[in-house]
Amino acid sequence: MADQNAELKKAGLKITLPRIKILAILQEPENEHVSAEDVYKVLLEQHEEIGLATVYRVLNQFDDAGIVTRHHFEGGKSVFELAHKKHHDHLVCLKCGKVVEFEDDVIEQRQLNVAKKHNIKLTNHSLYLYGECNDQEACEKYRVDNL
Amino acid sequence: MADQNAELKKAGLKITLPRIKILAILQEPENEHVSAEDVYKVLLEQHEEIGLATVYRVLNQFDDAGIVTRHHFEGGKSVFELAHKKHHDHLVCLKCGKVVEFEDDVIEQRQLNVAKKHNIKLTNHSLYLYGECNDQEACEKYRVDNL
DNA sequence: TAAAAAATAGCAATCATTCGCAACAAATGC
DNA sequence: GCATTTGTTGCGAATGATTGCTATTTTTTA
Repeated sequence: MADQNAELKKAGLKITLPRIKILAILQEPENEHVSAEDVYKVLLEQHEEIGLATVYRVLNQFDDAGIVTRHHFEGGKSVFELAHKKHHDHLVCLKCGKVVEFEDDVIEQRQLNVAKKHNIKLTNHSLYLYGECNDQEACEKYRVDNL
Repeated sequence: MADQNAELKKAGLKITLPRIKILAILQEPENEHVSAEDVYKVLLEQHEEIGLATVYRVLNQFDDAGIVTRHHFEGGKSVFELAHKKHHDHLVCLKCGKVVEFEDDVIEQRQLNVAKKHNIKLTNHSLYLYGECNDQEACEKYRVDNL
């Protein structure tokens, strides 16, 4: 339950209420891929006294510490996700906002080849596939669940 | 030289000074991958009377019309590029900002497979590889040329 | 060429995000 | 365990990118 503390300590961050709370939120399965604003809303629903600026600050610290990964999906705002998982890329449904994770070793390998060919040391990459669920119902359902 | 007019007409856009000027700028080889602000700066250098809001509006119209493609590289601002070329992805040097285009049919194909597997109709995608030029000199030179 | 329709300039407004600083809380020394 | 030092938070102002509003100017149409 409170494995947040260990996680924070390992990252060299002080154990503070806001950080524990935010980390706990990110660890909820329904909160993969959330924006700073999303996190803030959840905190408000939990009647936490916290400033939006703090949410941004903490998310940035988590990003620096490698606890979260920051994504730039279409739409302008940053989206964060816990980083402890295996590397993966994302499929985003433009109709309902659903995010599906996937891995493809062949793509990963080809990326390395491309970088090598151009004599560039790859530090990171982002691959986002945008589309529309063919499964109307699932898409609708998901949208409703996420408003 | 003034093939801008034909291009605009084909896109169903009225022929206006700002649109012609902006399209011409985008067609300059040194202006692949420019932000709205970049375009605005070039216009100012050419002593054009134009508002920044107009640049944004025109670039959005171009995007809607399919004349340009909008990219979201790391850094927060949108970057535009003429869309008449073959599809390609991008390598970005984080040290000097150099952008290299590449194509990889295998990656493209795998993406289609992933989308199909998840029953999603792919509308578009973005793949950005970020890294550092190993070629120090080239990197430095590029940086200087682009400040 | 005049009237009608569309586009632009300039500036206010918005959105996401960050800064500055006073008030506070966490780790440290006693 | 309590005071101190140092890092953190809250809140509002500031910023940077982008968009909205509207009077004015261009384009197009008749």
